[in-house]
Amino acid sequence: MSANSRMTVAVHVLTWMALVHDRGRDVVTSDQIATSVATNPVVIRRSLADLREAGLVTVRHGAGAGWTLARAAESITMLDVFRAVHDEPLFALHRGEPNQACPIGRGIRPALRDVYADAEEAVRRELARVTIADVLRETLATRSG
Amino acid sequence: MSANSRMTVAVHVLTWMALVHDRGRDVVTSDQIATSVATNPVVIRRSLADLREAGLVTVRHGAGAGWTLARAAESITMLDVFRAVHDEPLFALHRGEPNQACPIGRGIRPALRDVYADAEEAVRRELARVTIADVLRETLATRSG
DNA sequence: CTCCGCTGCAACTGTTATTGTTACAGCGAG
DNA sequence: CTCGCTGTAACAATAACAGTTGCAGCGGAG
Repeated sequence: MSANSRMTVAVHVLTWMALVHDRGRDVVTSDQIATSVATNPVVIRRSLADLREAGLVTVRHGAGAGWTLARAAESITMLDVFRAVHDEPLFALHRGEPNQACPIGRGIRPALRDVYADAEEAVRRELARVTIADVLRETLATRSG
Repeated sequence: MSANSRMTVAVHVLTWMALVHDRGRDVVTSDQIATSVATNPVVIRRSLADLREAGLVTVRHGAGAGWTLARAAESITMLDVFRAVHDEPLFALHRGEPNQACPIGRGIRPALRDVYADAEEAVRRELARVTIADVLRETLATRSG
């Protein structure tokens, strides 16, 4: 079911920015982040664009351009990131419309929407409990990955 | 993120079987189910194969072949279905390996694995609370879909 | 013991999402 | 003005799915 790693990349980006911030540097480039994630800078910029729209990072143009965390890492939760990168629901309904002549085909989508909404809400509650600062701490506590 | 509708199709299949069972018919064919879902019988058989492996349905071959619910709809939870159709985790980690020379790249995957595992566990708990019988009831309670 | 309807499964196509990549215009501090 | 970086479009490669066709195999009904 899980398809993309946008969530993972976005968290990686923010965690890296939080580490660099702790080390005294505040403005970083997509190129530098791309080195840590081991991917293309454009991929990082796409991720950063999502995070900027969500108000989690700010960008500066021109010479000396780059990105900065808009908030303290302690105040950015995984839920914030989830909201920033997620357009699609976690569970997809039917691709095509079920048979409306059948009582199941007619009524199952609203029924499933409710169940799926509850499940997603549970995920959101769980993600809200973890901040980027938490992830950074856990990340640095790990010896090998 | 959500990619496939396997979960939705599987629940639809079971709910339809539960309804038909309530109406006195116990053995049904993939063709009949496909009519309700409005898709190809092979798609349904692929779904039923997952459900059979999980022990939720049984199959009979030869003349008068078809499928039967292996358990009462009241005892089949959405979690059972989730387990039957899900191989991939809900949240994917990096596609490629992050830069191991970077402390974030080295430690973030185990850290994220933990967070994601907690989130998935929350989903499982929520799905475990709903049975196919519940879904059937809600489905029939809906006027339009 | 043959027939026939259904399952099991492999193979192929069309579609779509995502990632990675190249290319280039635009911005603005120095 | 210059230069480094952003913003974004465009494109290729990959992968997952849904849908479809075709056919072998099973086994009760007759």
